[in-house]
Amino acid sequence: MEPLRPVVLERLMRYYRYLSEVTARKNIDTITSAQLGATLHIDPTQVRKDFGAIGLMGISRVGYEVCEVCRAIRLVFGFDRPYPAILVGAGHLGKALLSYPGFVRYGLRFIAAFDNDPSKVGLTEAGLKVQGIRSMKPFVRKNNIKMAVLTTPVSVSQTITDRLVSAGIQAIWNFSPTRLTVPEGVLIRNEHISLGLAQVAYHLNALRTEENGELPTLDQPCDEPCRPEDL
Amino acid sequence: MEPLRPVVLERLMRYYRYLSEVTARKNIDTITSAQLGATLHIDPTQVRKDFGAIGLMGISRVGYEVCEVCRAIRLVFGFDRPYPAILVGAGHLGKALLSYPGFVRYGLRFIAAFDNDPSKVGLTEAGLKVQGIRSMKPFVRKNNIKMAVLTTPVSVSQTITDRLVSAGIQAIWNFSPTRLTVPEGVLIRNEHISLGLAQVAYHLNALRTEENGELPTLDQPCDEPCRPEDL
DNA sequence: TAGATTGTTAATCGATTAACAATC
DNA sequence: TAGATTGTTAATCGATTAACAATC
Repeated sequence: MEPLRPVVLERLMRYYRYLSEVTARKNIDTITSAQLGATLHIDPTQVRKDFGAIGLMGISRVGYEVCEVCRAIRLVFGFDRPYPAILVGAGHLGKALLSYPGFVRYGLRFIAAFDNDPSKVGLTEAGLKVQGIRSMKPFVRKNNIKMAVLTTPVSVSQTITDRLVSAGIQAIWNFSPTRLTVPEGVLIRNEHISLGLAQVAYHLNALRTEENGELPTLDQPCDEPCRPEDL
Repeated sequence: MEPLRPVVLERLMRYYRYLSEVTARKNIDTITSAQLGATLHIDPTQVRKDFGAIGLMGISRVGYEVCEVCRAIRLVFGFDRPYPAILVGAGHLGKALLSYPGFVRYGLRFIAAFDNDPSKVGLTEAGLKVQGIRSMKPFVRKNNIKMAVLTTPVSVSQTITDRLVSAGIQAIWNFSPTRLTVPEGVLIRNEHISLGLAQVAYHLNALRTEENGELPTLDQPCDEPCRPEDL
């Protein structure tokens, strides 16, 4: 079967989140593509196509069985087949991710955390003892870990990534604001939250510009150095 | 001027991040659309269109002045006009965001943090004293705050949002995994990290399915209840 | 001048939406 | 049966890429 494109996966998640939420409250057995589409602002045809793409068959004049839909989506993502993962980088964000109880619903289970900082090694975060970075590679190999979550500083992210890949990691969920280079077949999912911030900033800036008028366009030569980014 | 679409803003951020990074290292004055496109895997025509859309003029046979590009992008997003913001929800994620030093580069400055939990109120996080949620509305009004970052549990997010909006908030950066309803004109940017996790899960699941073969398709009736989500 | 690069118009591609026959 | 809903094909829309004249 043709792999599903990211945009489809994203809609599947929206269906899933809504349907599992709504069925927890009300007792709904079936839902039509029109109902679902209206709630989520997705075209009903799109809903039917997405469901068709994961092998779901609707019932004429009735719609889709909510429970079947949820089951099919869980099967597509493998939410019911948990996969162990490690966290690399036990900073604020790393700790936040470690202690998030919601991930287990999506099959993610942290079984180890690593950090380079000696002051962090040995501490227990969310029930896991933070290990030194040198234990990482043997640990991944020994336990046949396929997934890593990366919250390291930009400066070390590529080095860590190379080590992870050589140890057999196949997917990296990257919160470090840099583009990682990996061999074919290894999946990188970048979570660059600064992109989201930029969208908000743009909106706010547009509002301010409306109110206060354009900033004076600077016609002086551009001598101000571009500032290096680390987010 | 026509507002820039999110996909354009996203590319602008990629240019910006790369250019400010590269100019911090090497001494590069100009860059061509072909060079930039090759590095970022973006079509050179696209680069030229994006630059044109923010009023940048290239130099024939030379390319674009890096410094001018960076300045134009900063102007579009308003990175040089800082905006005060508040954080609502001082949990792990909230604290991680508060203490992130990189945001200030994008104009974001936290000036207050609020939480409902009495055990958190009064604590100091990243230099800010966490205030009770009842102080939030008057604070926003008094200080004319336009932006809020939301890291509250799903159950209270909509209520908080309503209060924020009625206090005059115009943009919400939402890390709470729920869809918020707001009046026309208020911007919500959702940061649903579980979407990213799902993409990774899909990839890993596809790999496992290749190796182990398809899971047996369950032909039993679907009696397992769909689990409510809170991520 | 010749050649490289921009800016812009035209062509392609892919994703979304509309239309409608098939179904129960 | 009549009517509502699915599944699928066709049409539209928007975004990306190709082509090329204008520029220095």
